[in-house]
Amino acid sequence: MNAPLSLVHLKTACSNCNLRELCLPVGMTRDELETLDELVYTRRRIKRGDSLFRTGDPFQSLYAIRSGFFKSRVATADGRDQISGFQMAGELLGLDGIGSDTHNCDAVALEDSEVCAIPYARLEELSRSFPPLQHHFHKVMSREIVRDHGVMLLLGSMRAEERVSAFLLNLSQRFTARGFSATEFILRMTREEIGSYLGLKLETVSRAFSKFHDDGLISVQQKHIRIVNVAGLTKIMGQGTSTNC
Amino acid sequence: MNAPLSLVHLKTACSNCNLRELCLPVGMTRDELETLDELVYTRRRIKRGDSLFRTGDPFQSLYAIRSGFFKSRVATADGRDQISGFQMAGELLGLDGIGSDTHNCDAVALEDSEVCAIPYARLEELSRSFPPLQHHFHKVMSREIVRDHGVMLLLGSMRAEERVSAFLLNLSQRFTARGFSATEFILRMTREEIGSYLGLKLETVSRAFSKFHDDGLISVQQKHIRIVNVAGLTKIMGQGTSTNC
DNA sequence: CGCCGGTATTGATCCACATCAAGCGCCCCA
DNA sequence: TGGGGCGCTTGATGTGGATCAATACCGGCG
Repeated sequence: MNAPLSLVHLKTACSNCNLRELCLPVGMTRDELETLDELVYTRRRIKRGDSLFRTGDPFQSLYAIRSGFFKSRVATADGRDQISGFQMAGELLGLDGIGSDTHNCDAVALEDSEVCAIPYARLEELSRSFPPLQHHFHKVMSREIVRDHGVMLLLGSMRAEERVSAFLLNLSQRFTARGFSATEFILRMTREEIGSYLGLKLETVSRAFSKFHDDGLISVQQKHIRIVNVAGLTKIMGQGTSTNC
Repeated sequence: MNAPLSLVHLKTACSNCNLRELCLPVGMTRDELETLDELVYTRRRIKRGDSLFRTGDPFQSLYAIRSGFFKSRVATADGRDQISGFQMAGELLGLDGIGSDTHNCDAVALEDSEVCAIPYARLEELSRSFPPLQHHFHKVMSREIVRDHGVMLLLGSMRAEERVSAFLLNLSQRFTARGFSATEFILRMTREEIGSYLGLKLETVSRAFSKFHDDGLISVQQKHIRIVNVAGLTKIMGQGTSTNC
């Protein structure tokens, strides 16, 4: 009677998750991982287009993405909104909710996805008795801050083509870290969503893609992207007028 | 022989700091505060123009600003940089360093300032045995993420005058929270630094100030700002074309 | 007191991206 | 298999803010 139970258990356990090198358990030993298993016991499926949570929802849990792809959207009082990030497998959603006990953005699935719910109160509790978890969690939050600063830099000081190339290279890196091709992938988001994230209009994003295509840096067919010349793309990013140094 | 010692001690103790309503100790009881006192024992003075830390410095401590004013600056590999924030008394510096054990921005004093150094290892340790501290620290990090998302929204979707008015209103709020005038203050930063933060050129910032002045919303004389019409300034912010909703 | 360098204002011009507009292609679903 | 619609591309035009430039201000120092 025990075997099937533990088999079921394995399926949701961090210790058996192939994302453990990217997700919360990073750098933990086998033994330590098993401590984590008791934290993550709820999985949730989100269909493409549905929200995992919305602005104003009470904050209860963080969510580790097991599979799929999300966008986070923030909005102002006057109805303006913007994509604040795209999240993929192994990344954490909901950190913005801790400060106010309320979610401060919408998390929307861009494809059918699956997440592990991490009850936040349990995470705090467990991380008190388990320093590596505590430390790693702090690192995750800190890295989110650093990432946001990077986006601010992009939004504040890069021109359109630089932003788009930075975006593609960033996606490429993250796919690589997950064992996918660095040079060939499918965009899960529309041009408009990319534009929103990059502070550009969809036409500008489209034109940048076309330009890169014409210049032989990438090949684009709708959502299918192939990076042909990484070095060339990288060079685009360094072409700021840099008059404001 | 004890009295003078404890007097000295009082000066650096959180329990006696008049910023405790803004800083790490928020919401803690008198008793709890005394636990915190053992955490914060080093003060450091930073002269105007000097750095508290720089990108690449090993990360050891967080810093709570006791008095003064800072800017945080992030830079790209290719020499571009941007102000990622302005920090005042009661705010925490250095959160970006946790993720990589290395500071990821420069913190530069815009006036002679004083900070309390909080050894990060001690903070982790203490927060394990002291849940309210742990929880509040998480909130502080989370709020920084939310703040950054707000800046991203500003950079990605607001026009110049909206950004400048948002900036002034934000400063005003933060001064208010510290018991200073909401309507009259001295800017600690140059037009260029404001521009860098807002993703604008210094001339554009200057023109926005002049425009607001002409429209009777504020009065500007160099760094001296007086907000004459808060409602008017607030209305500026809501005037986005909002075509991208 | 007057000079000097950094900071701010203001005007004229330019340009990158937004906006407006038209047509196309792909995917979904009947 | 065919139609409808959303998403994408591409072109023409407009414009907000950058850039260039000149002048004014202000605080510090000889």
